[in-house]
Amino acid sequence: MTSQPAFRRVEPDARRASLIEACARVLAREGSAGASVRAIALEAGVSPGLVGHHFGGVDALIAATYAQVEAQVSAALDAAVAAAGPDPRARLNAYVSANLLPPIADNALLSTWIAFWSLVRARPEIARLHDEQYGRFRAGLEALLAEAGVPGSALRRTAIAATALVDGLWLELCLSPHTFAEGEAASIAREGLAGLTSTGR
Amino acid sequence: MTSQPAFRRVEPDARRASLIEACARVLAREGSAGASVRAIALEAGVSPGLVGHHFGGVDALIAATYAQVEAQVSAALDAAVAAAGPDPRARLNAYVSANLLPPIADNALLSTWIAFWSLVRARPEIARLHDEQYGRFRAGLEALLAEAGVPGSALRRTAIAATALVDGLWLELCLSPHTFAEGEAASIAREGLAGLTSTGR
DNA sequence: TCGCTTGCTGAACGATCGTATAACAAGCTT
DNA sequence: AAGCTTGTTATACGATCGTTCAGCAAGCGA
Repeated sequence: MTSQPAFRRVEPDARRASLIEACARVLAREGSAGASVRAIALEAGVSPGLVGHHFGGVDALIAATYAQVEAQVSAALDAAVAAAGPDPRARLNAYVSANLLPPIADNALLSTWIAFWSLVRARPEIARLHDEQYGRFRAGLEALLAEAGVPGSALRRTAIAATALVDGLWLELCLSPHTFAEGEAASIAREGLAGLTSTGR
Repeated sequence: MTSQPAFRRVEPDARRASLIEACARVLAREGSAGASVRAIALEAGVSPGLVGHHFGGVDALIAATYAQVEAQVSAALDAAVAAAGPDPRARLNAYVSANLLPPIADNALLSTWIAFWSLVRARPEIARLHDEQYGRFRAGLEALLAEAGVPGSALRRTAIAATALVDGLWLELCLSPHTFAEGEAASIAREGLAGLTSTGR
């Protein structure tokens, strides 16, 4: 009778990734209030001490989770733009509406994102990450708007409005999912973007 | 030498109102994570036991605070519409842009509001209040859109988009206030609303 | 001025929080 | 097969959480 090992040793990078994924799941399920060291460790199937060992503290783990989720979203948007072909208008539409379609418009991912929003005010590190992320998203949007022919004078305001539209639809999609039919949020975003850019003055 | 009273007895309703205001301030300053019974009681200048005495528990106090903040916002919007005169377009603009102007566009109020968003997923009572509030806001918006000539077939989608625009601008205004100049968020909302309604198909 | 109602206090409870650390053991190296 | 590195566990610590409740006292009515 060979006794199986009580636990498995894993490379630090892989373990860190596993903890980040568990943290995202807990944030999605229970919000920022429920993202305790013990809850995350239980979700990852490890002992609570591992969080401190690999990240130094739970705050750093949450920040790393933010960075990871952001990278995931950013990559999906880039892929959507690349798949949209050469037409500037199609690329712009893809960048915006990809935010409201799978795999981004996933309830768990959006819940995680809202949890991050709620941490911005209280945690300077999260605020820094948010500012960077928000700046990157708007910069990408402004570039695509410029390609699509929006005049430079309207670029900034249009990008802010479109970003707000996307964030607001995220919020509604996550907090009141029963409001939308399948894919409706994306089509509302596309239509709204057309309106925002048509009055570009 | 007359010793002053160690505390003042206050009517239950007045004390409840005072605790609600303190709760809103704490939610704004520290987010939902910092809204502990002790922090709220300290903010209100009373003993922690009073929260349980007047509300039964901290969850009920937070829910009552949501209801109070919502009533405050709703009243301000109604007042803005009433002050806008009879022109349907002006009334619609007032309803939307009042969300981004004082006294609604206050950093503390918006921070409180984001804290509520973060509680929707985890607390059924907050979710119920959110659904009611969201429904009321959108109903009011749809009525004004109809007055302003938006066709019935586009009413729902336009109202969803405009609500998203307002929520998204709230978010940016609160989390990245340095993005905006004075009153800029309101003007972006007004301009965006014009775009959303111009393409009404 | 006295008594009574009741708003209010403050201590105590068990649960859970984040973190630190000593002991353990998985699994590669030799 | 023995040794060694180090990823992992389990425990303990102090702080803080929400809630409870016995008793104090503010201030009105008699």
